[in-house]
Amino acid sequence: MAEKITTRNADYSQWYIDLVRSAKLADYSDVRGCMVIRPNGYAIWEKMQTALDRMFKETGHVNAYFPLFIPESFIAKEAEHIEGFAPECAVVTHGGGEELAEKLYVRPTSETIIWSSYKKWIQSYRDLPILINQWANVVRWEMRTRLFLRTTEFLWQEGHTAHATPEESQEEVVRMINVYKTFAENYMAMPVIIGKKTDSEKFAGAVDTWCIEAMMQDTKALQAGTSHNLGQNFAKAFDCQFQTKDGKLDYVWATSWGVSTRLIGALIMAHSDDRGLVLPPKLATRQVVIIPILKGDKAAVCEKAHAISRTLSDNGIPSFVDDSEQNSPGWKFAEYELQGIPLRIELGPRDIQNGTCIVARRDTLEKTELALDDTLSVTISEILNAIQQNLFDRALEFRNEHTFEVTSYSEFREMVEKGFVIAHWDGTAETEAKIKEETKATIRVLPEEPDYIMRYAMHEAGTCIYSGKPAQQKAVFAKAY
RNA sequence: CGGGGCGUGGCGCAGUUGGUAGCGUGCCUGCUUUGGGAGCAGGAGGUCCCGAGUUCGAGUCUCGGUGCCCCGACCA
Repeated sequence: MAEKITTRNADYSQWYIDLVRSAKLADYSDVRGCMVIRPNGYAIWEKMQTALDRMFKETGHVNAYFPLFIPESFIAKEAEHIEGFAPECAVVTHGGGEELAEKLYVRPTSETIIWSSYKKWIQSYRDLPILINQWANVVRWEMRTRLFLRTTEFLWQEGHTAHATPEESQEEVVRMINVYKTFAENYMAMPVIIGKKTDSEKFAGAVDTWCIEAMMQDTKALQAGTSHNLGQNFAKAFDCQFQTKDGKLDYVWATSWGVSTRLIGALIMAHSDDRGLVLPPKLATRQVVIIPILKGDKAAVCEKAHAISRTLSDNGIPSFVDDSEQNSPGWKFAEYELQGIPLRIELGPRDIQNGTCIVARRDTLEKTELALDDTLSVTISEILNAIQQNLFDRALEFRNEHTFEVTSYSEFREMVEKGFVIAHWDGTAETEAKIKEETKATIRVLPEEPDYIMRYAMHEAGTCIYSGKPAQQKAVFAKAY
């Protein structure tokens, strides 16, 4: 019978796991904490890669590849970096049957191995900037894992850039976080807030960490991408200096930025429902499924279904026909809803007689009757655009409805259970830590968005919600993944 | 690393006071079906996580091990 998934209301966490597994996105592997990304899941990642890679190229970046193994001494060169990452690294001690003279870390991120190369490549300001990205896997030995959201090994891209001036590197950091925002909103249909992390939440070794923060359907926050201003920290650690135009020596200015397969988890939790995955059309390898109702003149129905599919594909709408007789139409409806195919066309003898077909939207589950004429492709294309837009609108409305400004700590404690809370913060790590300890909510982001997007005056001075001390700005607090 | 749970056909589970393993689903064959997870008939499929012990006899009891999942601390 049916593959039932837990409802979101019953158990959000179990719903997520059920969905990932029954939509065949990923599976547990025989290695603890590691997952198998199945074809349905990998197809989403490939769509993400294609779109992001194009955006990276358009902003002047090129791809390269650096080693998986990093000598222990490299990791150790930047003090904060090793402190942050050493505890969660896998370390290779043996190779070729012998103990290694120097241990090799399986990369948790590649700043150090890349900067050891950059040092060799950079002598003069003429060698700058370097704008390299790499698509790779990384390993972080997590204590507790969740499919896509946090696994021991995951796939990502990491951009690593080198610049002659702090202004240039700052510009790069902001440019790339905006690329991520554009991707999240235009492709994933997931609204995000750009801003900075507090010192306690930033990347180990960074001067500043910028992020995009999204809200999931359970109102928890999820960090979907980061862009780090590394200042001269790594250049100094690797003694990477260059000669400036006026003949002086200076350390190189750096950035790094990345998004990972975690985005797939974000996508799921942003849009999907109790029937399964809901995919924005722009990330769907297959946008339309055509299900012929095989009765009466089966051959004629089948032939028409394939003809429609060809027409759609010719018009740039990837579609396919499921004309197998193994499963009933009802089974197919449920199965492709589970898999998140954005649009379904039902076609039976009755429709063919009437010159119509039934079109069902995955996002709203609405069914409408469309004429089978040469306007079909255009209409379908319009509906797909409408789905893309509706998913974004719906998610943004949800976030707005679950974002609250508060002026007292008691109010804070109440509202932080219901979504994002905007409140004045005195800027100290002590206050941040206390609030986390008492409420489990953290500062997700210090927004760098215009107030009309935030819908609140973020930069007006006031009084800290917790300490009562003067506060220069407001922060977004939430419980997070 | 602490707390909890679970290891039994592919998947989900049941298995009583210990007596030689069953149900649902899936799979295979055939026929009938097909507009929201079809019906009937027949069939294949199991080192009951591993090891030791108790016993005439262990899926079941005892001890030890091991794996995974969930919750928390840590993290993208």
